[in-house]
Amino acid sequence: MTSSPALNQPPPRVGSLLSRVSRAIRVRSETLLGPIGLRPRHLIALSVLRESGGTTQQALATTLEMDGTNVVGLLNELEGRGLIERRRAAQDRRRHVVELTEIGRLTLEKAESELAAVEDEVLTNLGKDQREQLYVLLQQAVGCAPNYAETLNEC
Amino acid sequence: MTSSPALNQPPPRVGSLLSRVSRAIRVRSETLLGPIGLRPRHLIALSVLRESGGTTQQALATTLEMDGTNVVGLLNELEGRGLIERRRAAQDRRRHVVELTEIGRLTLEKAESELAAVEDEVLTNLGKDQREQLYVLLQQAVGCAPNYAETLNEC
DNA sequence: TATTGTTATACTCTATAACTATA
DNA sequence: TATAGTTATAGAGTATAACAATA
Repeated sequence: MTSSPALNQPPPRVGSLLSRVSRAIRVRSETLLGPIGLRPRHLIALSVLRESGGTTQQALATTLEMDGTNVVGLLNELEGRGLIERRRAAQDRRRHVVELTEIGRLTLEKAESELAAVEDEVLTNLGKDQREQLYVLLQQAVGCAPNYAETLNEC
Repeated sequence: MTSSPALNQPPPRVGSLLSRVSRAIRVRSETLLGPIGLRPRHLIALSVLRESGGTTQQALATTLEMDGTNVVGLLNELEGRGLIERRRAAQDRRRHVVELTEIGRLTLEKAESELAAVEDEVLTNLGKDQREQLYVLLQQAVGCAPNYAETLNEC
C-alpha cells in the first residue's frame, strides 16, 4: 500500500526508460572513451568476459544479444590490442575459448573508473543507495547473483 | 552493513548491465512490434510525448539523446501514421510543437500491453516488486517523480 | 546574426549468405 | 549432416554539412 503508480496491476513497462538511461550513458561514454581507443561495446564485452572467465564465442554472442558475425569483429579489435585471448578448445577444436588477459582486466578497470563521472552525471537524481539498488536489480536480471564473486563461471 | 559487493565504496558501474538488459528487451520487442509496423524507438518517442504532453522537436531530441536530424525522420514516420501532430508555435513560428494524437495514445497503450510478454521473459529473474522498484528508479533517473501523473509537463 | 527545422549524404552498426574447419 | 567461426556485403541507424524560414 506504499507504492504510487498502481495498486494491484501488472508491473509497468521499463523498456523505454531502460533505453533512455542506457543511451544517455552510452553517448557520453563514447566521447569519454574515445581517447583510450575503446567504445562502450568493448567495455560490455570485457565485463562479460571478466565475470564469465572464459566462454566460447557463440555463448558470448548469446549473452551480448549480438549476431555471431559481429562478435568476430569485436573480438578481433580486442585481440589486436591484447585485451583478450583466443585459443582453440582441446575437446572441440572448432571452438574458440575467449578469455580476458591481464592487460584487458587492467584496461577495463581503468576505463570503468573513468566512467564514474559519466554515471554520476546521468544518474544524478539517484542517491548512492539507489544506484547500488539499481545495480543489484540489473545484476539479478541478467542472471547473476548480486555478489557474483562467489558464483564464478555460472553467470 | 547489509549490502554485499562493497561496504563503503563508490557505487558500481551500471552502464554495461543497463545496455545488456535494454538491448535484450529491444531485440525481442523489434520482432514482436514488426507486424504492427512500429519499432522500439517509436514507442520511446511516443512515451516521452505522452508524459511531456507537447514539446518542441529540439527538446525532444535532447530528451531522447538523438540528433535533431534523426528526430525529423522519426516524427515524419509517426506523423504519417497519424500518431503525432506537428503544429507551428504561435509565439515562435520557427518551432514545431509536437503532440500525441488520440490514435497515438491508443496505439502506444496497445503496443505496451503486447510487450508485457517480452519484459516478462527478459526480467524473469525479477519479482513483481523488484520490477516496480526498477521502474521507480529509472523514472527517477530520467528526472520524473515516480507518480508522474501529478507532475504533468515538467518531466 | 542566431535558431528551428529540413534535406542530402557519408559513416557506422547490424544482419544475411556463402565459405572453411572440425565434428 | 551439423556446428563454430570467418568473410563479404547489403540494409538500417546515426551524425555532419549545407540550406530555408523565422527571430
